[in-house]
Amino acid sequence: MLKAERHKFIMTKLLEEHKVVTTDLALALDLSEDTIRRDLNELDSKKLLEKVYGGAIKFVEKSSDVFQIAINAEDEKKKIVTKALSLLHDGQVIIMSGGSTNLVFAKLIPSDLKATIYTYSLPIAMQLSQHPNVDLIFIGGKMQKNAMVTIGMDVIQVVSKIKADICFIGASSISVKQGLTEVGYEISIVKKAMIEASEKVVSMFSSNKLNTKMPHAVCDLSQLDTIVTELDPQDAVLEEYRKSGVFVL
Amino acid sequence: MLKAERHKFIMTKLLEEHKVVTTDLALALDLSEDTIRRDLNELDSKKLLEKVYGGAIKFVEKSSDVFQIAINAEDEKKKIVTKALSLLHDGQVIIMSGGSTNLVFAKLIPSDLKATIYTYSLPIAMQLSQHPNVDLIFIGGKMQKNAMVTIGMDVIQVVSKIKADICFIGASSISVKQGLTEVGYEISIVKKAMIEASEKVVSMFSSNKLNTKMPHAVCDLSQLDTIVTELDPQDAVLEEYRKSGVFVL
DNA sequence: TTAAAAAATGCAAAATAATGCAAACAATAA
DNA sequence: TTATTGTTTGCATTATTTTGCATTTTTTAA
Repeated sequence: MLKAERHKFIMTKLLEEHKVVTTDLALALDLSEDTIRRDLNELDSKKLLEKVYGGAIKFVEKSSDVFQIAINAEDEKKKIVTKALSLLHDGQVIIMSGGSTNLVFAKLIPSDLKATIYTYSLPIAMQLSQHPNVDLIFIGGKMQKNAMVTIGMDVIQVVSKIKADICFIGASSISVKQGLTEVGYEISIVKKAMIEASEKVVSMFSSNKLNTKMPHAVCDLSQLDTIVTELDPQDAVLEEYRKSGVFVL
Repeated sequence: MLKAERHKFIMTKLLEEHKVVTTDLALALDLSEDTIRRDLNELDSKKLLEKVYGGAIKFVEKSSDVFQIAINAEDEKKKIVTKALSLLHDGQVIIMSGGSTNLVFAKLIPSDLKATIYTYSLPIAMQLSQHPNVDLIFIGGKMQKNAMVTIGMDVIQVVSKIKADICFIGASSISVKQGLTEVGYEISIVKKAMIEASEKVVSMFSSNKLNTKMPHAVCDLSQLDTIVTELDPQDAVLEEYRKSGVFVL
């Protein structure tokens, strides 16, 4: 067995069981504990895991780097956005709002997609700057620090001049009666402008956003074309939404 | 058996078994291990596989995180930008260009600085979004992917309307005769606009940029107020620059 | 504090790799 | 044809890497 294989084995086991024990690995791989320890030290120095007394645990980034954006429930979000990939086509003009769900979406956009994408979210722009085939346009303005998006009149002005085929809009809250609602006023008006500017409006969010509301209205449910959650479209929770005419993906 | 055939054989086996072992291949193909090693080295340099001690494993391109920006010679750059911190004052309106030196600068800006900062660089904006006391304005436009900055007429238009106290401008190249010069045309005109918009112009760069030139002119040396390098201001290399009236920090 | 477990260190044997070199072979031009 | 040139291959030598063992040091838990 090659060393590289062993390292893979260790990393896989670590991922599955959240920890590895030196003695167990030595037994499982029929090698001396010294060798295992050396492996763990190597992987540790590569920051692929964290060596501890007796074995190793998963590596957790602690330096709160600005560039290290924490996405919680990333797997759930991947599930959501993967469904939405089918809505993408070459030649589209796309507007994307901010939010971690949209960031995950940006990560998964296939690299051969030829499209024009407008966004006002720094992390999403960083991510999309990796895509050789998308024309990326950043909508400038005053930065809202915590959300890492631009806001204000500058943004509205630019957005209102775009003629987009589709927009992907994050959601703070959604309910059948209130429609899309937002925590912040400024974000809510930017999203209104996005919806105005787009042929088709898609909103992606986790099911825990369903049937909640926030102070600032964005739009009625009827103005949304498609909503995407991690649930099965036929799920009972979504029935009311389906009835009101939104396409549930 | 031709070498090309052998390579195909190796790649097929690798695909099937996820790894290949040098000694096994030598036996199977009835060749010396040396030849197999040479084959593996070739395939490795073509990035078709990854050679490891004892054989080879499948090539996996390490998904270089977009958000992980590599800064080379960071210590040197820290030295440079630390000197420039003395140029910052509360209440200033500042424009910052892109570049890794400016990124390091952004990291070291004291968190109590109350200023308005304009930038058109994604990483710098990400970094500055950590500063609670700076008003941050991102200048939007079409993204230039590799440099992670916006370029084009949109940028020029916004920049030309700013009245800034000071601008910090990265440099591809600088020489006494040619002044500041840039690799890219688009970046050069944005920088021209920055200089026009600012009372004071500061350029920070490593000394290896001194006495080099690039195709696109940005400005004469006389248009710069201050230059900052890692060298001692009295260093002989900088004498010509001092003589021409630029303040060397 | 102490005893046991685990880890680090130095060392040597074995395996693997790199390097220089020469023979074998093919392709090409005189 | 012959000479020349370049590539490929195997061998000998040297260098590097890996691994296990003995020993010492550190850590853990009672």
